[in-house]
Amino acid sequence: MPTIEDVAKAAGVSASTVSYVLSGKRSISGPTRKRVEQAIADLGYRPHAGARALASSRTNVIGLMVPLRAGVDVSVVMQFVTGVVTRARGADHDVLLLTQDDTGGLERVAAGSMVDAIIVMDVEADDPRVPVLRGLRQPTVLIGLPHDPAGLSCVDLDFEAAGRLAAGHLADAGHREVALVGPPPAVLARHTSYADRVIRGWSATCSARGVAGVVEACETTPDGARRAVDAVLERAPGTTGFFVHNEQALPHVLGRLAERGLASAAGAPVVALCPTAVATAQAVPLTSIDIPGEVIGGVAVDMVLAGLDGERPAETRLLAPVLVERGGATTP
Amino acid sequence: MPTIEDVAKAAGVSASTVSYVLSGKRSISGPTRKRVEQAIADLGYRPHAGARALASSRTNVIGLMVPLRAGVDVSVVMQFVTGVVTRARGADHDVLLLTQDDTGGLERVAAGSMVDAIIVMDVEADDPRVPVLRGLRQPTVLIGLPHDPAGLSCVDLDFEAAGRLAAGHLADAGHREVALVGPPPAVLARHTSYADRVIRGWSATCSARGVAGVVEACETTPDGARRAVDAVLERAPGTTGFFVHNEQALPHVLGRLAERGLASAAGAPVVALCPTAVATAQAVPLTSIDIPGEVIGGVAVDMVLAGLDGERPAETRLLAPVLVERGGATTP
DNA sequence: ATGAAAGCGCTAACAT
DNA sequence: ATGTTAGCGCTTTCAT
Repeated sequence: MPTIEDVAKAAGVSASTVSYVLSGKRSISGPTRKRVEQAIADLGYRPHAGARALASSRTNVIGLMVPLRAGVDVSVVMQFVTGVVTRARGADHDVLLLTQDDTGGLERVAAGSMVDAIIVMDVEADDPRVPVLRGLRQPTVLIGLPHDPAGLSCVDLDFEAAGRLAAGHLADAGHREVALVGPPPAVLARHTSYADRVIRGWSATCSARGVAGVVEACETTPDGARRAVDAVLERAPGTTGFFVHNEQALPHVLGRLAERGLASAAGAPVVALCPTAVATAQAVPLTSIDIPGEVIGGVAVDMVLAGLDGERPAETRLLAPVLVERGGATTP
Repeated sequence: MPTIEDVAKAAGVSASTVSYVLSGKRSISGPTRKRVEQAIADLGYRPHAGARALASSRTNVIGLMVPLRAGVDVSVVMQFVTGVVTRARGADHDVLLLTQDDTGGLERVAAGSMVDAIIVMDVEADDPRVPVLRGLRQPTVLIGLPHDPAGLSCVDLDFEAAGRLAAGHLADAGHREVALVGPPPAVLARHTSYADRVIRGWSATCSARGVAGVVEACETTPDGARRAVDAVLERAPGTTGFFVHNEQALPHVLGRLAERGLASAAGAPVVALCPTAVATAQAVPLTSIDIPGEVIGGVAVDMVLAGLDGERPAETRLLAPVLVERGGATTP
């Protein structure tokens, strides 16, 4: 492997000049730049990442913690990951993947200077990683919103607003009894940030609008979806409108609603909270609120890289939910 | 951040002694080791990854290229990724994630000494990354089997044997006309390694056993599955046995088979090629051949790390497929 | 069993 | 506009 010294020699300049040509941190004359670039190309030179990190305290790597827990839809998770990787590459950064949900991993990559910045996904209300993140010297961004985000930057869809939006939409359509068919029990049990927030917004607006709004967890299996729908109709037989926040169960919930005579091939009295691609892939036209995973992942990178030069105050960014009507009978 | 020098000072030894305590590359007296370990703990010392990489030419990072292409089931992909990350951490390595399907990314991380080794997923028969990989100085393992693997190590399920196994199983059960409902057209069009191999094995055994075996691509949507089943029955109306190699379409294929009277709630004349978890999540009991993604990912790590010390000959490892019968009517 | 010292390849003052 | 030089923090000979 050629070193910067080899390039310098070949171009008839000093190593620092090569370094500056690469970084653009000082002006270089046209001819010199040409010769250096030529030498780099001729030798196929690539700076040694470790040497660079040692000298500059910059790795150009972002750590991404993606816990793969029970009940999460990996295809949705991967949308966030894709957004992170794509945006990171656009900013000349690579991504180190952490999947184990341990605080040790965070400390290892941070204290070991393996990464310049850290993005954490699948945040819980009372996440044990939060205090650890506060102690790191690298900038950090959470995708999600813990109970106490003090001192930490966060970005996410405004899931609470999404809950309100869905409840409001169903109420507007004239429903007096509605139900949230939510994530799997495991997701609820650990108080996953987004799940809690959806329920909060949903319940608040249901109360405010004077509609009865039950909440039912839902396993991702066909059978789980059937049980959830049946449980709702057992508890609140007058339920006419549904809000589904569960990508994997969604088709089966729709199927069961059809079986119970609450939906038809023409449409269902349902608002879904899921990636648009999931909504449009259903057998019936479906009104939905998008979860823009790629966008959020990209914003997370922007935020965390902004924190790289110059301390900046923690900031929470919640993207406004957008409801798109897609025909379907949403009136009772 | 404390350095190795700080630790040495605190323990009253030289930096090299600290280094040797950490690496275990030479014997250290009991008391010295104790003092050093104490100092490390007291100071919360972590070696600087870049400095270490510079001095030792080892990064303890594995590059993992996971192209997220159209038609692949991300949840299956993530099983492989999980296997890689888990096994890598077990061997004290981290994973750098590359999702863009460019050869440039490989060269960047390899030539820049960001990684010790590289694992590549979603290999095509005539993959443009293959020649690039041959030129890298890092050991490489492909998950999948390109047309010409000369000089490269590969690991995968033996998909060709899986194709043979499925065809043989259906033939044994008495089917005379059978059909492979395969991956989406996009996957087939780019000659994804596993897809081609399944078809090869399937067709070979169908011929050998004298059964008619058609092959039909299948979109992942409910409608796509319906069309695929209908197309099969149009081309070969006497078809009684099916081999489904498409996780996402699987439930819809089963549904359509039931609609067409070829399957019942008790079972279907189907062999599925998919992760066992996918097979058992279906509404009917389903005979299947497992795709052990986590295992394969783990083996890939073992192989690639084995290549780290001492050149070793390229090796191709194909895991034997295992068919598990789960009731269901597989007889015609 | 331990220490001293020479790099590893790069960046960023500090020169001129 | 360019060159010189002193590290960055670690590993690993070479000594003893």
